[in-house]
Amino acid sequence: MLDQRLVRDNPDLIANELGRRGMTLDLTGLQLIAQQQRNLEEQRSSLQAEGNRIGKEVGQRIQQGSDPKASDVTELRQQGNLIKQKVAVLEDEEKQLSARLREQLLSFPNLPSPDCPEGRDENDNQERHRWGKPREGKDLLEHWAIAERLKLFETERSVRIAQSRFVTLMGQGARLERALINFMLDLHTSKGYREVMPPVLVNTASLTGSGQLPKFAEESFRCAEDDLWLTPTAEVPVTSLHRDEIIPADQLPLRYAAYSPCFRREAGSYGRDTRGLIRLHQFNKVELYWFVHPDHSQAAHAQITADAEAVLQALELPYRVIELCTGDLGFSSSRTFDLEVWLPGAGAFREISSCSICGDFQARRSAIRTKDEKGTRLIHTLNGSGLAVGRTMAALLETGQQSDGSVLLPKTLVPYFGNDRLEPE
RNA sequence: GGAGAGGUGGCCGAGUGGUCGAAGGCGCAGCACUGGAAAUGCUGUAUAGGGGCAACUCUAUCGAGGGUUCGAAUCCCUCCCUCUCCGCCA
Repeated sequence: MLDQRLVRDNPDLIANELGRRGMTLDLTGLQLIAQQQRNLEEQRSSLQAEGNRIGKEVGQRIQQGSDPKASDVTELRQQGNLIKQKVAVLEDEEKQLSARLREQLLSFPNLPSPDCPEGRDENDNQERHRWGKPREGKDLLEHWAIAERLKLFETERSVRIAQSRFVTLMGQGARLERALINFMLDLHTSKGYREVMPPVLVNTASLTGSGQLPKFAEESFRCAEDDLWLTPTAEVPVTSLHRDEIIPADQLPLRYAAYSPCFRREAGSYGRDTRGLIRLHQFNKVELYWFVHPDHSQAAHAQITADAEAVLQALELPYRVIELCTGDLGFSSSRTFDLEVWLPGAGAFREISSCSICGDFQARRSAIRTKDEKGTRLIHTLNGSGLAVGRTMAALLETGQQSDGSVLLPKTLVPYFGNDRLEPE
């Protein structure tokens, strides 16, 4: 959420910055609302001050022995009553304005960082660097074909169990998924990340706090009876881990590595990535998340990205780093690096991690602050996938595929998987 | 799911209509004392939003929302949550 003072005092800045994201908006109406709201607040609070004075006066007189029914006391009470009525009217109006203001503010995405490159859409994203040598070849299979041979998961039967876009991992497939989750968590915790396994049903406040609501309700699965939603990413529960908290500055940064299944409707992606592990309603992900002092978030962004890259490097998976342009930025992010892994079978790079700095955007929505000698300030949050597990498996299958039908695994994974390769059963 | 108890500041805990943002204690910070420390003493120590260069000041907040009243942490209503016992259960 953006600072409402910004709406009041500098709406042009918001319009300009959101314009970089490709939005056109006129904030004069909202600015008026914000100013009216403050106006009413001033009137209301000075009336309340008057009312408080009268209340005290009445109390004092009665305690000093005045007859509660004496005319001077009755007079004061009437004044008090009058003020109460006026306050009620103002308060009502003020609440309405505040609600409208907040509603609007919640629907605005974050302002892009000055460092974020200008652009309309994904075509304007900028490649930053590459790592590893992509495997290329004519007869390389896509991961779903490899998986089919090795019987790693059930697709058709999963429709019976749930729906399309669900997968049931089986045998070596299930084992590899488990190995990957363990490997990723071990790698991150060895660098000081605290491991988290959060609830995957989250309430509306949590989803609002990290920015998924109110705008993207149609992207999440919902348990309507309970005001609970299936979390689309561990970013949501982890943000709310510290919602409404003030974290002492000397405890920052807090760095978490959270494993969770993630649930997304993938609305509007009909026909895309229909086979395999790339786009599912349910997938596993290890998420890195930082709560950081506002002065240190820039460096943290580089670090969290490097920590995500370290997973790909350890798994010997070639990738490239793409910086998203302003037009392709996610809702809560002010600057994002995507990691795209090379899929030899598909012959393409595919997003496998997204490392974002959200500044105080989520912290303001979630009321997460820090305190030091200088006062209380909103903290900054960062998140990055480390990594999406299903897509990692896809990359491993395509990268390690052998002509004999087996799949060679990187050596770091051997102790976790218990074998150096996947073999036909 | 049934029965009961309860939700107050970082924590414990007092407060059942009047000057209460809230006693007391713990914790924390500063100062004093000390060679240094402990102990002790003094002072300070919530959040949000207004106004002010600032000192400071106003308003709101005692689970949430409504109500009664000149005045509510305290009384009334609704909701939420927590705990204990029983039931159920991995």
